[in-house]
Amino acid sequence: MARVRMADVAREAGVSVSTVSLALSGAPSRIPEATRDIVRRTAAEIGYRPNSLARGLRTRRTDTIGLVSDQIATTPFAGLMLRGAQQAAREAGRILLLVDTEGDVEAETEAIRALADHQVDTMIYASMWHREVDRPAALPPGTVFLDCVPRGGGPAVVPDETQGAGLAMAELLGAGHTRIGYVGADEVLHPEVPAAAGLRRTAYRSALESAGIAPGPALEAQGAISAPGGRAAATTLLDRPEGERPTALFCFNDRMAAGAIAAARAHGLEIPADVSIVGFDDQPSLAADLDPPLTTIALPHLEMGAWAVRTAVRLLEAEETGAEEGTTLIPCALVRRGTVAAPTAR
Amino acid sequence: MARVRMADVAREAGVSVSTVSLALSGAPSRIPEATRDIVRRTAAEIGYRPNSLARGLRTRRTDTIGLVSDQIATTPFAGLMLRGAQQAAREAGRILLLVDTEGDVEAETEAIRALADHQVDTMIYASMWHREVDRPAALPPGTVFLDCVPRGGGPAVVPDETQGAGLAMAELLGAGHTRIGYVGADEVLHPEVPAAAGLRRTAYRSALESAGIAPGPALEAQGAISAPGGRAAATTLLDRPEGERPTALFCFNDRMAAGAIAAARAHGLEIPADVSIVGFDDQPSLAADLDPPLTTIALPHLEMGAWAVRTAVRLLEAEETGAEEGTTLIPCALVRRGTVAAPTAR
DNA sequence: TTGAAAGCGCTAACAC
DNA sequence: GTGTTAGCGCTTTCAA
Repeated sequence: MARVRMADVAREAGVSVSTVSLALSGAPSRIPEATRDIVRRTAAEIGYRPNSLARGLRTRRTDTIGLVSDQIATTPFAGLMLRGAQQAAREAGRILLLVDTEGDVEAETEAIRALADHQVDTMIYASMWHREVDRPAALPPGTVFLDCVPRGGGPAVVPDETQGAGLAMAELLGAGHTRIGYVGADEVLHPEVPAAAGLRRTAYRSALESAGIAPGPALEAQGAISAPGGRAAATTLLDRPEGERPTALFCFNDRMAAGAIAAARAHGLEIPADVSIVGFDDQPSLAADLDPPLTTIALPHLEMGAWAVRTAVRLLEAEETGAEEGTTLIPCALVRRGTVAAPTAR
Repeated sequence: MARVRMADVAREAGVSVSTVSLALSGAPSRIPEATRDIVRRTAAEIGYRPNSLARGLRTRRTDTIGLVSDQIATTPFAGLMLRGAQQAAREAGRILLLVDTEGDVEAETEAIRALADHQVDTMIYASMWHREVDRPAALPPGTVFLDCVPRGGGPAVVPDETQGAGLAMAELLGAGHTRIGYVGADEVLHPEVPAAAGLRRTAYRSALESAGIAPGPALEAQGAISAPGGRAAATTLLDRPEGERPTALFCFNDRMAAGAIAAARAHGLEIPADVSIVGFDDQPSLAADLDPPLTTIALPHLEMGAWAVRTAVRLLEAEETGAEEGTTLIPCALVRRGTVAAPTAR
């Protein structure tokens, strides 16, 4: 592809390749501005572009970052993480090498090796949902974990679930609700989501306590992480007699919230007049499209993706492995839409 | 990263580097199986991994594919295309270099250049929705277009919208419907989706004609490509008096179908008992989560992604530029869920 | 202030 | 059958 070489620039400019190299590298050096300028000009003229391979072979730096993920397409959030990572990579003048293991451990090792073979400067290991992972042995030191935290420590970034859930509860509490139910993820059905599930539920309970309200099983229901699961769980909560029925529901995620909305409707309840609902995730093309549009907590996928590559680059440039680094929590944001109102005395 | 070099293997195995090179390259050559075996064994033993950069510098082949896309995260389908591409790349022993231009033309040129600098063997230009594009000048010959077709020709792959719409109509017609409305995309509001919008509407009309039913404006409505847009458009169709009201609605896409479902509900109509609805796209985490789950036409994003890299690789290996190649249509599939039934005499 | 030359790790002629 | 060697295009030391 790149036809014209540095030697061509040198010949054309009437200097040697070393002069071209030095002149073109931004580094302050011996080359006087005049020569520099000539070189730059002729390089541009004949369309010279450095061959990254050759440079990389020599400098052992390729300006690339390997991104290995378990399931690129499985969640609607993957795109946002990728986008954040990609943006940050571009800002750092780097390119992302992408590899998807489809969740296959053997493929994962091979994928990581392949990235290493291509001499990526550093790697990012991304999970498509917040969880704890075992650090794949093939991963080089300095690898940053994205939306997952490695057992054993290391630089990682995940959403601040606790803060996010706090935001949701503050919104509901602030609107005047006192009987706030929790539509949770069934942890028996979903042993694989402990991070988010545990954190959000705990934050729900402590928000209640901080407000002087006693949490209790009567206010909590669990279901599969899906609209039907949310509907079923919300139904058990909404089935209670009027005076005991929650006036607001905080849901584990948007999909369950969608089910909760359906459950409320089936009970003849208006949203948000009779029941307020808050979701979690701000799932693209779901939360905003619900009827009414769902008030929810946005997961900071874009920011997390960007943070991961920035950190990887920082570690790289500082020549650190990041072994000492811990997990960074990125705050979630409340997205106010149409499902929260003050409770009404019906 | 890769610490051990070919020279180490050579020394360890007591042969020369050329022997190692030849032995390790699968190519049938002079090296006898016995020597080959020794070399392979020692290579594995000391954990030798070839340096792709060095190989690439020498062979001018890097086993990489550059993927430039306009908006990675904008559509929920991006993940599927990426996944298909990634799978096919892995099968071909290649790695994807990913670059997102965020729709910025200047950034696009720079991104393409950056990929070229990294000596990718070939490129794929992906759009996040089916449309016609101007071929960016910086793109090398042999570039394959994914979910878009370049004005001027070249290898491209897009969904077979016509066949997909035909499938939808066949399903509705087959169920016995004769008054089938079309909830379309407003082409004035959305000048940027001509490909899909025109194709689907035309296919709708000709399916009607083939069935001996006259299409007409009374059966068609347009709206913004969104749930509210679909709801509004569907409402105008459903407002007609009972005997003239469509008994089925074919919607431009799933989001509009979601709105159509809401509109039907608002009219006190049961789905699918009173109105059947078919969407288009099979949008992840939308179509299947609707209530009832939406019968729709699945866009072949995964297959398209895979096709694109396979084609790029084929062209590469055949040393063709693909200039003669045209657009390949990948068939869509009908996904039967819960929104189609036979019309009932109410 | 500039140029020559030695590699980075590999492949592929070309000897032997 | 196997080894020697000349690069691929670049950076960087060293000498001038």
